[in-house]
Amino acid sequence: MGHHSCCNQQKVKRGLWSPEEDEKLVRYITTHGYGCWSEVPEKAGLQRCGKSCRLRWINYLRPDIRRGRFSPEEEKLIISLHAIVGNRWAHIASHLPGRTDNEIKNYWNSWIKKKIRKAPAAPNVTTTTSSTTSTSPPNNGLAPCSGSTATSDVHHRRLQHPTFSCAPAGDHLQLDAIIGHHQSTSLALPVAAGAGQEDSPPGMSHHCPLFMFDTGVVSTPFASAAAQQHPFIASFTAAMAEADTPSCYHLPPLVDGMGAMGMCMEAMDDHCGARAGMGNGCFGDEQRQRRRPELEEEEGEQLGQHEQWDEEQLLMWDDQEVLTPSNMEAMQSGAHSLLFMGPNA
DNA sequence: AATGACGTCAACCGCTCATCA
DNA sequence: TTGATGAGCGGTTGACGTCAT
Repeated sequence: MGHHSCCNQQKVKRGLWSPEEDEKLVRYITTHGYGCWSEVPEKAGLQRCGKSCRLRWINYLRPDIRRGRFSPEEEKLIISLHAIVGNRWAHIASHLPGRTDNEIKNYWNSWIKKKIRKAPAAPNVTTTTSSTTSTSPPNNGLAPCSGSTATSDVHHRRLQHPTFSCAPAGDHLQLDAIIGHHQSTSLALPVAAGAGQEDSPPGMSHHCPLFMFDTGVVSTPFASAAAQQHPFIASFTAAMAEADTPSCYHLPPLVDGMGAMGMCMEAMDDHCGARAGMGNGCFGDEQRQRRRPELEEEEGEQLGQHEQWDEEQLLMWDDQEVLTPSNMEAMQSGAHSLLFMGPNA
């Protein structure tokens, strides 16, 4: 096991950090900032490599870090986001202010262990995504599962979906693809028969969240196409169309630089080989244009204002839930985005 | 009380990406 | 264009605490 180039120096200490080391690092960074991490240890008087300093600061010493157990809302969010973006812990962490990717990763891994232990005789759950044995719950085939060694292709590691193609898609394709995939593959979580609802992730049914979309885009052709294929979306879009609902972009983007529809976009994006951009025609520019700058600023403020995301901002659905006047009203208020939990077959 | 199984979490490792000369 | 370097990310490991036997 070799060390990093930054750790090749002699006398580089490893292992747990002492309180004295923590103090040195905190003192240095609070007065000088970190700038170049490779220079931090020397300037701070630490016998550590820069990488180790960075990790210690980010995962433990940062002043805005939140410690302690995850709240149920945070758990829900982690699970939902994981179903959408896969093992992109840093990305998930960016939606949970004060939480680190490491913390979320650890939480997830222990949660997975529990699930596996609880369901030793789980039915054979396969998707067409990967032939590798998976220890993660199926993410609707949208993201590869952990447990295997790192692949060389980071793009495919991020989101793999057999149904998404590189074809220059119209607005329909992305959701068509998801729905098509949903209809053709098993989405059941690997819980043992008769294990009961309590084995589902908090706040979820036995089916993973399928997609997330913004309540302001229901009138797009894409949504219309989706509505033809799914009764829930049909009722939802119809109701929203009647309500003349304003756009709302109050959730942080699920995918960098994108609105709440981003999951679909990124999947397309990955397969189109164009990273973090929609300019390739995979998805219409319409939604992007609707994303007004002032609303983006508002998002930023919200992230700062809220210690955690709560259900006042994130509406979660599953198709056993009906569209009631109250949740309809919540969406019409423009302060929500909708996370649709995949249909229970 | 001793011991082993298990859970948690901090830290490390190897890799990729971005940047710059 | 290419190679070097640093930053960042995800996977994995190992130490330590807790609990059950």
